[in-house]
Amino acid sequence: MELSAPQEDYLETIGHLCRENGAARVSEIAARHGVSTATVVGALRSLKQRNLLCQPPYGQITLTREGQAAAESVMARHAALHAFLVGVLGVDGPTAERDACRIEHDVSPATLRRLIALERFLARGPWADLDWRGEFERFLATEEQQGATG
Amino acid sequence: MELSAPQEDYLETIGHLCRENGAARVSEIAARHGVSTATVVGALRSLKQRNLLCQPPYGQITLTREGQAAAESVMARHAALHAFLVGVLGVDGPTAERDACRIEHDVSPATLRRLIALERFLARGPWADLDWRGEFERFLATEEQQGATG
DNA sequence: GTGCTAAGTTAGTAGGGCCTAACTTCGGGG
DNA sequence: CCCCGAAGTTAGGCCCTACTAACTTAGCAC
Repeated sequence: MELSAPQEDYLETIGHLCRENGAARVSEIAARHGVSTATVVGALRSLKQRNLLCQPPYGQITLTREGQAAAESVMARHAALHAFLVGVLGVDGPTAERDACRIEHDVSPATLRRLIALERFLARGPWADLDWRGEFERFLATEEQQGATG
Repeated sequence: MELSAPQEDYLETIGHLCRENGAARVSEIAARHGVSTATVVGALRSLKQRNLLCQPPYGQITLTREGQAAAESVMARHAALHAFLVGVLGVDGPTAERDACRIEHDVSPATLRRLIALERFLARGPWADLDWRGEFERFLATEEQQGATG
């Protein structure tokens, strides 16, 4: 079975917390997701059954090797999407963050690969100096004017 | 309450069926989603409670004005994403279809607006002739070679 | 070492999505 | 006209997500 979107989200958060503090806590995960601790406990149960993390009763949460890999996969997708949204589409930070959090669960490997490549190609390659960004923003502004008028 | 992803999917399919045939049938919706008719009946119940569609017992399904608007919103998001995936990222048809089907439920209005604009800007504007597509594909091929080697 | 508080856990509720199995209804062919 | 098959519906079950409320445990303060 594949992981559900919430399961991937929790795993991702645990990955971040492990990086920051060496381990994660139920209350911290719950706080970051705006969810009750009971909900997190339930989610952890199935992640444990899948051998993605370890947690002694009432103790700290750490990722197994397998869980670490899964968490990093989600984090990588998230980072790639975020970079694309900001660096290519020019979406503002908070919106990019929210969208990346949701889309990361759905995007196929093929599309992700192209998305990463396009970001490198357009936003960091030789084209980055070509001011296509500026021209695009002007194009957007014009469209919005038309939308407001028509 | 907002619609869930499956609810939006069913609504979208009903929208297409209404366009094609003037009305939708439970069996046809179920077939297109690879799901049992019982599942569709359950989903229709909540969509009816939300006043998005009408269906006399054992009868044909039609959208209310409100349901029509909701269905068109989903279809528009889908179409925009598909056009972007194919026209800008160069993703193949079936993959673009699958990704659009999933991402359409998650993308924010702000991001969608920019995505549509970038597609128009890059794939249909003056830049369309500039062979950035060709250069991007070559860039992609190079990257893949490096990935396979490293 | 005794409590108190914060953290974690469990139980029970609610709703959604999916299934199968059993049923009702509809509509056309004999 | 009757009956059969196809379409729709209902009932019941399973799993997931989330909640609140009640509980246990852990760890620090005194």
